[in-house]
Amino acid sequence: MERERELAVRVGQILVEWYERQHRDLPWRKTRDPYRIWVSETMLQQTRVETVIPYYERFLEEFPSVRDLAQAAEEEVLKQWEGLGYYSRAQNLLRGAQVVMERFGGRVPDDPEVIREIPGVGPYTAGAILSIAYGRDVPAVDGNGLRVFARIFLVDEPVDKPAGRRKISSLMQAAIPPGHGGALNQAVMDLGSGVCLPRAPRCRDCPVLRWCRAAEEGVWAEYPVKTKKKPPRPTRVAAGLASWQGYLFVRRRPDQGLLAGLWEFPSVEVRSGESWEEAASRAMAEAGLDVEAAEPLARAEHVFSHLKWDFRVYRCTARPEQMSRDVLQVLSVAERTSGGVGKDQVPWPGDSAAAWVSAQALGHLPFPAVYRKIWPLLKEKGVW
DNA sequence: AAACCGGGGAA
DNA sequence: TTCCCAGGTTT
Repeated sequence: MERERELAVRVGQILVEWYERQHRDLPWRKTRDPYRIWVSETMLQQTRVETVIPYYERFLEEFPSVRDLAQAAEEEVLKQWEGLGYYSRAQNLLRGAQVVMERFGGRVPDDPEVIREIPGVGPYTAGAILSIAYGRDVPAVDGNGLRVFARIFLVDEPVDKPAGRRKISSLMQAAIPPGHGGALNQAVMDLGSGVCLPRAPRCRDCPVLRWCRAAEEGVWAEYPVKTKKKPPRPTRVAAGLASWQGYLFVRRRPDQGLLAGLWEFPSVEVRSGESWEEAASRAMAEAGLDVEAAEPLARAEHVFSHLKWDFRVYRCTARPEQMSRDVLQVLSVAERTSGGVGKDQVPWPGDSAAAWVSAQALGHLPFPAVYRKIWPLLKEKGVW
């Protein structure tokens, strides 16, 4: 145990020297602004560096400070986030900015206990902000840290359980050279994403190869130990697409749950015994439009972390006697929305909003990737 | 403890 | 195809 701590200290020294000698030049490493570090760390949750960079640049151009973000409409924030996934991160970031303005006077807290009160800031993000922006010697344990330290120290506890995570966190804490928490954490990130790779680690380039027990014993492929995860559940999702004089009928998804707050063509999960057309019609009815699904327009598969969508869109046609009444009723709602269409601008019964929008306006709304994926198919069919 | 929550890049 | 990534929240 004591031997292990000494090893951690040595590894920490080497990693910090390695980091300071040749670290990656990333946009969020040009600043120590806690807000910018916070934004970057939130975007980087479950998301690769290369994917995040353009989003990070655009987001900070749009919302340069905590105050700017706190005053933004959720619709704008979600639009900036479109395509990044895990949209609750965007909602939490917005709420977090408001919390920082209202409760902390606009300054991101530098206290480990207090900073965790910000929505969306968990153990990892707290450690990252505190160490990188405020120079505090606390570990930030991410997927890279779990892998790197599990291999160096041959940690046999599953790293996706509390015991294993505590073990890694303790080792990383011990590895921090006093005053260099930020450098150590970022060194581990660089090592994990560029050298100590999950499937094909480049051990010849590793600065701590000498001290790595997994490399020494040739068992790096067995680490980190993880418990089994369930495969995504197959799900049938039917959507209805109604168009009228160049306008398309769209609905805003509820604030909670899957794809929260994003817009869509009304959709529902197909029930057992129900046909695709019946489900698409039901989706439209629940969105407030009494139309019948007719012709199949497009199909796509889309895999989420826990769901596998078989996704089909149907053209919907109103019965003549229904059309004028329903369309006019709904259109009257849309007409009250001048310019932007958002939850706040579109009064609608129930949890979610619905509206007729032009193809042009539709481009300004945040849409899930699976819907954007089928747009070309819809265009071919002459939907608009 | 387990489930929920996206999307894409790499092998 | 398969894996899994700079995780956090809810149940």
